[in-house]
Amino acid sequence: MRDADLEEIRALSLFRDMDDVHFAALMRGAYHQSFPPQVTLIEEGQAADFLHVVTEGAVEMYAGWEGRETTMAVVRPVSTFILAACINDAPYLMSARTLVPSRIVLIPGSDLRTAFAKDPAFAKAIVGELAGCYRSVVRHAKDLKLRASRERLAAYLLRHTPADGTKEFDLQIEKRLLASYLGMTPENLSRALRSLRDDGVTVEGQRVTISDLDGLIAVARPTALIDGPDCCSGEAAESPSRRDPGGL
Amino acid sequence: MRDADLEEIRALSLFRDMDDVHFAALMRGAYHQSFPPQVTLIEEGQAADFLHVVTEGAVEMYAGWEGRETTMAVVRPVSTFILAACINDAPYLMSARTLVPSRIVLIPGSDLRTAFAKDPAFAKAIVGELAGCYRSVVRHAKDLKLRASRERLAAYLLRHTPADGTKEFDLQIEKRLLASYLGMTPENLSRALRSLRDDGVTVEGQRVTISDLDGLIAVARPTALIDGPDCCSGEAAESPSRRDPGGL
DNA sequence: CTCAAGGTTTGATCGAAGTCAAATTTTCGC
DNA sequence: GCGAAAATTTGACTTCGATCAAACCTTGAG
Repeated sequence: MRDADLEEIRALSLFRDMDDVHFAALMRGAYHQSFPPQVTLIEEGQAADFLHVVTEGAVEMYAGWEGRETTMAVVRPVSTFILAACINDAPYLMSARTLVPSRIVLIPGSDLRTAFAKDPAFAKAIVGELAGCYRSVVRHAKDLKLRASRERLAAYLLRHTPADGTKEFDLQIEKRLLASYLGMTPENLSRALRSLRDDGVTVEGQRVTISDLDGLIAVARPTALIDGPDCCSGEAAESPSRRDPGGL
Repeated sequence: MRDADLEEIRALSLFRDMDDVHFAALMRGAYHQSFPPQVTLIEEGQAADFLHVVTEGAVEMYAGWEGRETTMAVVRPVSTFILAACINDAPYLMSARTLVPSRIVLIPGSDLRTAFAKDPAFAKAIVGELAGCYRSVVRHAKDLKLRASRERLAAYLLRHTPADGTKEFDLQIEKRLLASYLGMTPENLSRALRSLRDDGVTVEGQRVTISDLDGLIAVARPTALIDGPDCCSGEAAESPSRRDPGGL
């Protein structure tokens, strides 16, 4: 691995507090690879050989069953995925594919477990990351079970609205994927987007324009206990900016 | 805390490999309490002061939003809950209430974090538990997004069918709760149960009788990547027995 | 630039599941 | 046991969201 890569990785919160020796040992067996779009990185059911860290690009986590398929999350830099499977040395529960050209650090699971045992600071970082992932999936499940699809869409748009007052932004993922993530069909997403025009948001192509923030809020009724803050790798297209509706 | 309690807790996989000194320190600030049924132990949005360990009884994890409420899991002995919130020192994302008379160990979050930092064996156990919880919620989300309600119900019944060939067992939770856990209304659950008679399962009161296992399997089409094995605290009424349909 | 492939939108229709209401059974305190 | 409260079931009806089909737009390879 190149020195520049090592420095970049070293700076990640997951590795920042590690002992030099342990970090070096961990990186000895690691790769930093570039992938083109639409490459399947891992397939559900496989053994968990490598922890993956996205440093550039975007990766879709998805799952299938009996011919159906659903997007579980979109992982963006800098986050890990399939950490839980590596820790437990268990089969992956989700597949992963690149959405755009991406760079991924691959760390052998055995090295990961060794470093975890030897380095308390690393152990702390790992468990923090894992807890964040867990909380993210819990939010996703709550979103699915408690909100109707229109409400989920409105909440999603709200989460991705810049906090600085900007009224426009781009959807960072295809509508097809967004529909799958939100648990609805592309057709239904299209109709739902249309219907939200009455509530203060218009979408043209990838461009989202919020004309009536309060209207959108009235539909989504966002709450910190579903919509964050406290994001992590597991949340789709989560950016560091979000609106905190202020507790429960 | 009584010595008998201490021994019992010490035997749990979460604490088994801990150093004696650390275990003693952890238990110094801990309580072991008995609760009657229907007691709210924690409410979502609160600060995470205590890790909870269920030693007897059953605890419902649930979440609410805008007057709606959904059951996220039923935690049975011996499992922890709200571990992720304690580790991150973040607000709970779910509420918890006892379903039946229960005994719970309460461990202060600060002590937990201290023990985690000092004791590598404990750290390993914590991260294993957390990874298990994460995987459990991922399974729940996959179940919700990939299967129709009838299929979810069939899969649930299959997961709870004894592996030893027994054709009868009791539902361990109220149908109202089961419906909520499966993401459907009680009315719809009732109808779905009725309709599954044609597929080889009859339910009278709490009693479930499997008359045609293959028929039920044909509806549920179980897979290890949704239905386990590899259970944990987070899964509703998960028992150590389950049918492994044999990977993907 | 052109065309093909795939993504998106729209419309019509269908079906699964929710809602409302009421009957029935079960549970539980007294 | 009795009776009230709660859970479950059943039926009628509604609605949300899926499916099917076709048109339209975007994108990218050649």
